[in-house]
Amino acid sequence: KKVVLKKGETLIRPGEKVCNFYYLNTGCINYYKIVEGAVSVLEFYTEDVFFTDLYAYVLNKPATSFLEATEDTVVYTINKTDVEHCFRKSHQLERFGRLSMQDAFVRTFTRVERLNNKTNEERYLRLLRKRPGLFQRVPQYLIASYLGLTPVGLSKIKKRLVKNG
Amino acid sequence: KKVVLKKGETLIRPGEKVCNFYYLNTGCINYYKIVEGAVSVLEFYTEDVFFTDLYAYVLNKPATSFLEATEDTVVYTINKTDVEHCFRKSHQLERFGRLSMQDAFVRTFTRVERLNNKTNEERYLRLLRKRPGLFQRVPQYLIASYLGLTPVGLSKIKKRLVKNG
DNA sequence: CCATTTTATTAAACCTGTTTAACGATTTGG
DNA sequence: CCAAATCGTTAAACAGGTTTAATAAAATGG
Repeated sequence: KKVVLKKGETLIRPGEKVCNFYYLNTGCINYYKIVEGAVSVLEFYTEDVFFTDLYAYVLNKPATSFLEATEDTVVYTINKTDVEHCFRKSHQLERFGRLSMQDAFVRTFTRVERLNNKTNEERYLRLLRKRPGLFQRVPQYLIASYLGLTPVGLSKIKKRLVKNG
Repeated sequence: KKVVLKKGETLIRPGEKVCNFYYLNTGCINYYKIVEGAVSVLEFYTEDVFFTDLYAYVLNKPATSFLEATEDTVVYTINKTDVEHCFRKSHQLERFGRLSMQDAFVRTFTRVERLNNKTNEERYLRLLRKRPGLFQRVPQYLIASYLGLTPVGLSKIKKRLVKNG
């Protein structure tokens, strides 16, 4: 089922039930939460990825996060009860679900490792390398938040990099 | 299959194939890697948990980490090919595997959130609260590493907390 | 097209943790 | 039981962030 979002509109807000998986066709979704009054970005979803508030989704808890379009965005939704039904019915799909969850785990695990072992500067350069397009479509203060920095901090890192080559 | 480890012995070392899951009966296992010459602790496993180098295990890659006993430890091993065989044979077990992987994902995800939103001091206090026993059995420099700190840094945090109540 | 809002940068003061080194205290093994 | 190694704390100099505030630049919308 197709859903079209204008910039600033949300798929999920804190407190809501998370009963869908999504596939992002075009646009960009900011997965973030409000922590002590400030935005804290968890992830940016762009073209051709599956996503949802996976934490709330798997735990069957109300969302604590936002899924918000940072630009006009088109997603397709997949109902959770349908997914669950398929898993029950088919061993193959259950297996696919397990392997997908493995992927999610591995991605999150490597992120923990980066947070523990890499500097902010290294993480910034990595993001620049891995997702250069992001910097053209998402404001820098959100990218700063994603990197666990303030806008001022990210500005300083950029300045330092220019200075030192 | 029961395996007894003396303090300092390892279940897994970098480069080795990870072909087992483990259940920790008694003792403590330090899951760590060497990053730029220094120990970087990922997790401590203690009584009654399942564990392995899950990253290498699921990706079928050689280990990059150590699983090392920080004290005399007893674990039971479960062979990976047996596990895989069970998953193929039983939809129920496949499902259990998926849900277990969900758990692993959720734990890792909440850790990313803590790394992004909590201070070192808050993470230290949380560890003290959640796993007080750990501080009696693991040297402080390993706990510092687990928290992403140097031993000196952790010492300072403790000092500050004593001072300010 | 202008006024307003949003975003990025800079500076200054500050805070927290690092690095290096020294010093005790404790543990360990021969 | 002693010698050696390990471990925790401290100090001093430093590095890399934050906070606050001011300013400049760019985007937005009426």
